[in-house]
Amino acid sequence: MSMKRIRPVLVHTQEAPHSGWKDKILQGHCVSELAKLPPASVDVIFADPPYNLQLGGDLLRPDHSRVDAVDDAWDQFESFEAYDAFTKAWLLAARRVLKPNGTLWVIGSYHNIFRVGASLQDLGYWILNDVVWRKSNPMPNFRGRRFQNAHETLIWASRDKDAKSYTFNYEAMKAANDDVQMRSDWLFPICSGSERLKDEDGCKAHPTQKPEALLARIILSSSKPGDVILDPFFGTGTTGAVAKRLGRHFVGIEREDEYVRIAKERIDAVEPLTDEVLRIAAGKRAEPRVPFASLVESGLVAPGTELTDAKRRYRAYVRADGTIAVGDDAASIHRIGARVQGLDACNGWTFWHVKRGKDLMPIDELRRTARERMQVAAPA
Amino acid sequence: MSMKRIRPVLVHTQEAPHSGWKDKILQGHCVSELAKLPPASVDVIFADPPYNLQLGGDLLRPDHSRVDAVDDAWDQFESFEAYDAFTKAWLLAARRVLKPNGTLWVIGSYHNIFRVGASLQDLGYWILNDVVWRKSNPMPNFRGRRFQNAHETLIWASRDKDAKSYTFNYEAMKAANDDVQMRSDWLFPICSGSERLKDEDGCKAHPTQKPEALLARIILSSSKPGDVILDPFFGTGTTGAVAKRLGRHFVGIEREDEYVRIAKERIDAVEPLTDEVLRIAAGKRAEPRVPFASLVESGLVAPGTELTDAKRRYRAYVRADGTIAVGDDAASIHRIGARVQGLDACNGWTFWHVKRGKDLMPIDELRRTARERMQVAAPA
DNA sequence: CCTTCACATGAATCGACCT
DNA sequence: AAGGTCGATTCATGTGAAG
Repeated sequence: MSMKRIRPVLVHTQEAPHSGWKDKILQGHCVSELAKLPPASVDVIFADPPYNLQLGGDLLRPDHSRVDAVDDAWDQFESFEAYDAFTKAWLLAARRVLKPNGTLWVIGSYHNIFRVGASLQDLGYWILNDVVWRKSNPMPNFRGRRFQNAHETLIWASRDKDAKSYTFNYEAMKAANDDVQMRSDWLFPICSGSERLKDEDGCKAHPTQKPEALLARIILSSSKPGDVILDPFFGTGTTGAVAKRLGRHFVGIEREDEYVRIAKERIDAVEPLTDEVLRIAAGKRAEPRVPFASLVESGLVAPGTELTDAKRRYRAYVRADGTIAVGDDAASIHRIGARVQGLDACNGWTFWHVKRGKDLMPIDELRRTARERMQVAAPA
Repeated sequence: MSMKRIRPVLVHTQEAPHSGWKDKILQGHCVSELAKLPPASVDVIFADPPYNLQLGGDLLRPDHSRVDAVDDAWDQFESFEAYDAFTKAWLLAARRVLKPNGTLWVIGSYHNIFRVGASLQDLGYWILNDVVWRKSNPMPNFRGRRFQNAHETLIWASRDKDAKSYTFNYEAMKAANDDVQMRSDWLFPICSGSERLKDEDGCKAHPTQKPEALLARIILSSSKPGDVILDPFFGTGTTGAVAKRLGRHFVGIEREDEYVRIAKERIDAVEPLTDEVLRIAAGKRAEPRVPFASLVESGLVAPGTELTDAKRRYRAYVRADGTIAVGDDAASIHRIGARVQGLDACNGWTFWHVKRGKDLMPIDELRRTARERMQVAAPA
């Protein structure tokens, strides 16, 4: 995989080799097209690889040598091995273009997902969740010989085990789920009706078109507006259409002319949502940090003020330097809160209270006031 | 494992070395104990192998209590390679004792299930279904860093690709599911309360005891009365207890003295059902909860839609992630409803309305529509 | 006796930032 | 690079005491 062979494809400017690679569909095989993209440049990858082991087309080993097409004459072991080689090849190429804190989503069924999951673990990806897409209207099992196959499986993984700063819009997901945290099982209908793209004959244009709602949940949970979403098995461009609508960039890779044509047309027709609608519900983690000392400095809390816990079991006094004291013991609101309770840790903002008339108010309320004043002083 | 060593057995006489092997717990390592059983003698295998959990340090709840995690020695493996070797060893030994038309069930989480699935495919097992156990009461994700891990995965496989005469009680499953085919996603609570076995100190006797309802569905779906159910990771004997109650034979393999003792006692106390018709107690069929976001995702409410209260005093608009916004303030329909009224809580479903012509319609009506569309899903 | 509240707990790969 | 500090974070259910 020599870098020398990398050339600009579908390039609209002449200058930089990688310029203008966003919001485009690259036509070609996913492994070779991935090799042309700049390294560590993509925030999220969504991949819907072939499920079937009887692949008609090209299979590449990790060294890019070609595997002969799988047919029924091949024994089982060989065909699994061929699928694994194909899987590891694209997973490896995808990992190169993923940012260190980027994440990968793969969808599959029991035919392939166990092989995909094991392969990505072998390559160093670190699984964050497996997520189940429960289909509200799955196809029945016609022969009555098995359970109705009513779900597909998604794997969500970070590039590395130690990557801790991946994007997960926890608060947005929680708010979207009636204020309880989003679970690993999601219910969506399959893609049908007017959403399902048809060709001239009225037949479905693509055999495995995914519902836009599924892609929306994926993109909203694990990316921010302006991020780049890559789909190496683009098909008719569901990922691109949803990414564009949600204010993200997309990159699609697809081999078939016809799918590329349909996807382009589809995405061109998409109207992006406004920034207002797209802003992500942010939790406390995203808010600016306000040290307790600055509340004292700004006069929101006077030195000497008495602090107590909600049940008035413990008392402390505010000192001019922003520490608080119990007896001779002085330290931060967190340290002292932990110490009086005999705990290792404590969030002093929610533990300590000030008197307001007969009632108590957590000092976290004062922090909110301080933050509001900061907003006025220095608007973003 | 050479084919030459396999002999026709299934011995019914006293002389044979394998006589009297049913309804017993074999104490020892699963691979060596499996080797002592007659070949092709077991109808169903249920296996709950170690999950290979990779825990960091301690995990604290928001209230600072410590989570009692699985850190037992039997769940520690050096590497993926070591885990794979262990997995293939027991899967191979298990395959020898399985009848040609017997089936295997394995349960796992994302930590191990992809490796187990790929391994069993490599060994010649043929996957019939993957089944998702949706937990009605899973442990939360305490740090808000991922989706709540709310399910585990089961794989159901036949011994060979060509085995067509495995047992699947299609009609019984359909009858147990309100006369529609049983789906591949099952809803059960985790094992707790009086069903959870405790030791002398009142602590849980086994860290990963499975609910009997889960085993009952497995056994009822894929075996007949009188069949032999083998569990190579017997633990405290849930498989044996349920098999006995349902009129099946069991064989358990377990290493730990203490688990063997508890399991024996437990199974001895089980009274087999005499009823010809064995039915699972129908699970709860509560109304499915519909998050507001799913209305946006499904297109029932467009992003940007204006919401008002019944008297049109307050206005909010819908965002793409299913939160709603008033000015810069965005959160769930409930939170924003509470905030504009200056209340602590609010039922957003009845508070907020959308325009329908000149009139207003509570969004609760839209929820009803969404539920009706979802009824097809028929939760277990 | 009923309601309410406090508390316990379950297969978990569960930070970010500054010095 | 390692270490210290700040400070964010939970849902369903069962049990048992309190009112």
